[in-house]
Amino acid sequence: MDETPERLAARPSWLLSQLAGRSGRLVFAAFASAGARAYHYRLLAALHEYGPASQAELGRRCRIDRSDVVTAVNQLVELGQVDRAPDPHHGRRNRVTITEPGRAQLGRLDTALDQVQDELLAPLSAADRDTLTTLLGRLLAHHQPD
Amino acid sequence: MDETPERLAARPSWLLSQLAGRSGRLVFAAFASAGARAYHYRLLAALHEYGPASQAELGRRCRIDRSDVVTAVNQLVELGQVDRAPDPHHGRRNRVTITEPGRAQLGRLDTALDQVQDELLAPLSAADRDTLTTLLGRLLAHHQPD
DNA sequence: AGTCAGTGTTGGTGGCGCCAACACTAGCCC
DNA sequence: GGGCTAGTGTTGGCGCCACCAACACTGACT
Repeated sequence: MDETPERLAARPSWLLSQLAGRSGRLVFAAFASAGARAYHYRLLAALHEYGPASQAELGRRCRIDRSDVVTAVNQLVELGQVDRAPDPHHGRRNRVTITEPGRAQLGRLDTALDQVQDELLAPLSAADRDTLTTLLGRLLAHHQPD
Repeated sequence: MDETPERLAARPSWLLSQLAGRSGRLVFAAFASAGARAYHYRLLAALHEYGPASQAELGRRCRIDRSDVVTAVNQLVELGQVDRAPDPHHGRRNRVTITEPGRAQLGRLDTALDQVQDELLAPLSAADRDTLTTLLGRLLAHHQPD
């Protein structure tokens, strides 16, 4: 009956979920000590890379629900890391812009994330890290119609 | 200023989190249509592989908090997939055992998980799947003192 | 003009992970 | 033995992430 000695440990989705848990907790801790959450980083990064956008557009880019974008943007506005103003060309739409403090915070979060990355990938050689990144990237590209 | 064209997409922890999200939703859907949740699968699998155990021991094996083990075991008992009885050799301790319906359910969940796996790893060759699994396994082994 | 898609917002749900507190038991040391 | 400490089951709560439903409103299209 025990033809599968390692039923759990050999499954990629199990490995993924466990590793994501570890990684996520590291990231969470790093972000938390900088006063941020994952949603904040996603939004700041998207704003920095793709420029100002409406909340709905942000939600699409970051894959965050519109309603959650509202909350996160509220917090980012409160922190002064983001600016929300009505779009002059479109009545109901808001235009969200990253501020200078927001860029600074994004920089901090980026370096924090890099440290987490190093800690996470510690047991792997540079070549292995590259192949892992490539493989994960291929998987993600396949599963993200983007 | 745009020296990093792909700040988000190139980070393993970002890839991990995104992929874990996709994978997790696939797994969740597959488990849900079998009437189970991730906690159930973990517990059933651990019981099947390592035999009966106390709830605290189960929590340690599955990395689930004691309090959450209570809830999940309650549900599994309700579903008849698990048996809970006081440990005769230890007053307060409970002895949790997988039942025959529990093993059947575990089998269903296993095949469902296999299908999700195939879907998840679709774009990868067999060799690539192996290297990915190996790399993830090495990472997990490093970050899990177990 | 009227319909329809898109937008911002409020509110709620659920899974997962974690912690604090309590009552109780077993094993240990004095 | 008596008392202390570690371990166990249970209740209750919190926070993050992700999702959904509903509403009011605007823009665009027919």
